[in-house]
Amino acid sequence: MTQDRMNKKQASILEAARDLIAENGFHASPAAQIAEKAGVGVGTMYRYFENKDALVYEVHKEIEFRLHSQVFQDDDSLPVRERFIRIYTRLFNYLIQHPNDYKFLEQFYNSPYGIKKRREEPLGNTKYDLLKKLFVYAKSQQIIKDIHEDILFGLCFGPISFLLKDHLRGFFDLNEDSIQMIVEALWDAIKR
Amino acid sequence: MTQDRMNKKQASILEAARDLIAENGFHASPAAQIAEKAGVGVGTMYRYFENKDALVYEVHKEIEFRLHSQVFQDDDSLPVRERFIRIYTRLFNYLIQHPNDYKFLEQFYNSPYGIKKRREEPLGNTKYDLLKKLFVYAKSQQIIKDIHEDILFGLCFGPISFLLKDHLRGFFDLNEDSIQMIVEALWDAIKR
DNA sequence: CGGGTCGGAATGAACATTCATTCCGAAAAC
DNA sequence: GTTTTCGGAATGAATGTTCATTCCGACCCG
Repeated sequence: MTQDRMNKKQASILEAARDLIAENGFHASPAAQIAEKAGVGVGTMYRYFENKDALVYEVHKEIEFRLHSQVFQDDDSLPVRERFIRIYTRLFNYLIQHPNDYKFLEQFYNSPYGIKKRREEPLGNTKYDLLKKLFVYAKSQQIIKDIHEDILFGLCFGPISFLLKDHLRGFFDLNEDSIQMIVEALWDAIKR
Repeated sequence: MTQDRMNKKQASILEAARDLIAENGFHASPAAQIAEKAGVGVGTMYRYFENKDALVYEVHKEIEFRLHSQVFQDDDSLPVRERFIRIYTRLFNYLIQHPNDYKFLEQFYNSPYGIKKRREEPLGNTKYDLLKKLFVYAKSQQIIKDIHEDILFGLCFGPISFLLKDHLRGFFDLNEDSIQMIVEALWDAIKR
């Protein structure tokens, strides 16, 4: 699944698709343009991916894989607040440093693609399991507010998503200090 | 600008466009379908709106007008916390009760339409002026954290936007109690 | 050579937009 | 009061464009 195991061509198609879709959205990313950017013929693209949908889902899978391996780690010997701050800071930084991964995901989850995906995947969404478990634990210890985990997640991820968008559009700039202040504010929102 | 001043036909086109775009997105809302839903001929639509873009901008203007008149009011004799909670609760409730307005706005601001719009409109975006001013005042009084207003806004509106999406997709349910808890958590995030 | 891989022209479906025509109500003519 | 005329409003079939997908000849490696 990772690029190591993949054909060069396949990888470059995935990358081109991600970048084009991140910048222009699904509608403004014609197959011909993706192929061109990837440096392959249109027909070739269809040798590697059954159709455009399959390609889109594959891009998504790749990004989730990277997120999972680079962001979602936890060390449960630390205090909860510390664990929270580390994970969210890492997530925030990853997305800032990989804007096209973020932009793609944003498009994906706000399109029929992502909605379908989320409906199919049972609640125990592996990727967010870690975050959910941390919330459940912290609630049981009375460290954070007694609110449904999904809502807690929204309280924390909502601002990240929103602010990232404006940052990437150049409406303002997120530096290291702002990131720390923001993540701490997120903690203040959920802590008891 | 309000529907009173408008032609019945124009209003029904705007409404049809909003609903279709809210549900299916811009790309999956062909002119023919909008016209059909509005109960007019396609050609008629083009009598009222120069092209699809103009129609989209007009829908946006209508929604902003409603938001402005029904949500963005303030009473500066109240304590800041109260003012904050009231405005955000009203905003949250309005969007829950007018899901298609919300869904349209979401699509709009995450598309080239909205990005263009925001770039053109100078910072003093009239609609959010009220919120921005409240933040500036509260900061000057040391009531809330000393963070740039745009970031404060993201901290507060991010969760609303995120949670609303999941609520409307039926992933969970936002009742009056959750709304109150959420808005209070938003306050905790920004208060000193 | 022959099996597999490429590329990009060709195809057909879906779409936004246009425009020649129809429709309708109100005014003019009688 | 009735018929005729008229002009703007409404219509949807026709047009041109853009796309996803297919197809087939060329190419490469064994």
